Amino acid sequence: MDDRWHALKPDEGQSTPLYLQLAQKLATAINAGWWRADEALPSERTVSEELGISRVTARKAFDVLIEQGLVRRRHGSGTFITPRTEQPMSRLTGFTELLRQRGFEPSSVWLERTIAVPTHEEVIKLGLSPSAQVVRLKRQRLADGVVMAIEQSTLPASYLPDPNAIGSSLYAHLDQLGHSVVRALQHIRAVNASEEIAALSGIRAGEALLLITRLGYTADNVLIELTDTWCRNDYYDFVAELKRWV
Amino acid sequence: MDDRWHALKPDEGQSTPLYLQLAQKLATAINAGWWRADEALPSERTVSEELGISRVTARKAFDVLIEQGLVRRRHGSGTFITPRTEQPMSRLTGFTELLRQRGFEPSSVWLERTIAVPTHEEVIKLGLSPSAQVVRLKRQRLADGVVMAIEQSTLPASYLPDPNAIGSSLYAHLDQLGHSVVRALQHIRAVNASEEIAALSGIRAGEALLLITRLGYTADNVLIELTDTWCRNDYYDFVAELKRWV
DNA sequence: AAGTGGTCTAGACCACTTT
DNA sequence: AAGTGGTCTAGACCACTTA
Repeated sequence: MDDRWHALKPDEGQSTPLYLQLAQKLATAINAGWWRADEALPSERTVSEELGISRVTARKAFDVLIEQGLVRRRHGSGTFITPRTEQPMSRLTGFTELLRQRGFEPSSVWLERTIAVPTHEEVIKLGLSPSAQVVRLKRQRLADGVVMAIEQSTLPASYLPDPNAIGSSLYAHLDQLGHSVVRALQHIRAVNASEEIAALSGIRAGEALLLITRLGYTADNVLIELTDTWCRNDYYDFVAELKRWV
Repeated sequence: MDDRWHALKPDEGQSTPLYLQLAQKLATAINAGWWRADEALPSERTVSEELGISRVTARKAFDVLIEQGLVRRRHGSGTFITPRTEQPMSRLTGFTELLRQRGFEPSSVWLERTIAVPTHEEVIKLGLSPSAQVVRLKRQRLADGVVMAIEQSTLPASYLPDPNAIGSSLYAHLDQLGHSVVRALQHIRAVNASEEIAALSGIRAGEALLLITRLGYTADNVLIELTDTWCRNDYYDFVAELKRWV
């Protein structure tokens, strides 16, 4: 550990809060495998003393990791790495990031990338003027060369003027344009694969698929992303961690 | 407001933390309609001064309300009541509560309620001794008389000695026995309905269903519930709210 | 300019687990 | 007994919104 503390030290010049910087660095360290599953992180006191910050601040960084599901606290005992198999994905990540974390090599094949006239439903949901246009994106999503999902997104053209400029990650592109999606509501249903989806994803028509409908919001609470993702159930397993409020 | 402060005052004798007491009382007040949608709560400073607690503690209570989705903070402006229509339901609720909230009348039909010998898989997951027994529960779940889901649960018999004593809500029964499930991991997949499940749920074999596998933990972090729920996709729609960690 | 949330500190005591 | 997380305080300064 000893030589690693400096990698966790906050950057003075930064404007981002200390606890977020620390949370970020700790998350990176965890994903890099500094600790094994079920191993304990250094204690809150140790971290705060070693980095020269207050315990409250160190603890707040730990809080972030806990909400992300990366670690769990055990009273009187320590803060422990959550085994990867138990990590819920209640964390908003694009497909690309998600798979990288799990050790796959993600890729995409574009099926459609056009500017079009929105449907009536899209006009209402996205709050568009009737004359506005939308960008329509359709992709095969691959992991290590195998099709895992078919994804179709619709965004207002005003937020994404040039659909051909998108690289492999829609979210990274939106970040660059200053229209990051920071919050999303996902509706998850089960559907039978249509002929079209089946052909695109390499399964038989009628097989059960997870259909995830995502509504993505910017920091200003504006809905800018409507995405349907048809996920092969043999590769995709959605995990949610729930807490109870008594 | 003035006369209401005393209703928010923490009880001295209580052992529950101040911030939780306050969060609880505030949640009750919000649900009782003390404030209208989009109206601001008293400021953190006002609350802390009025109740004689530190601002940090008051703020921590607010944090709880935010995680519950009851209020939202706006920097420099205040803390505002979230309109009911925008409140996500990504919290752990049993089937019964869930449907009541949506205005349905839930009911169940028991298909099986026995004490049995666990399978090998159950022994491992629940950490049982080979000679231990389990309770096996199987129910049709109805809303307004229509089958919405088939549910099969397994629990260690040591935690639930008399399966016939369960009323309509497993969670309420466990609460009474002092073995509340406070945290759960849900794995969500899509599957094609088997002949058996189809017959029980009134659909055709092969139709897509959501299969939710729930691992329920007590406050002591002991796994005591394994539940498979096959949900009709035309009635069940799982919603998750995701946040992004930059 | 005043009021709000957002961050941070240095220290304290309690409750719990481990040795 | 020592170490850990859990709670709480009193005060400070910053960033943002509103008037």
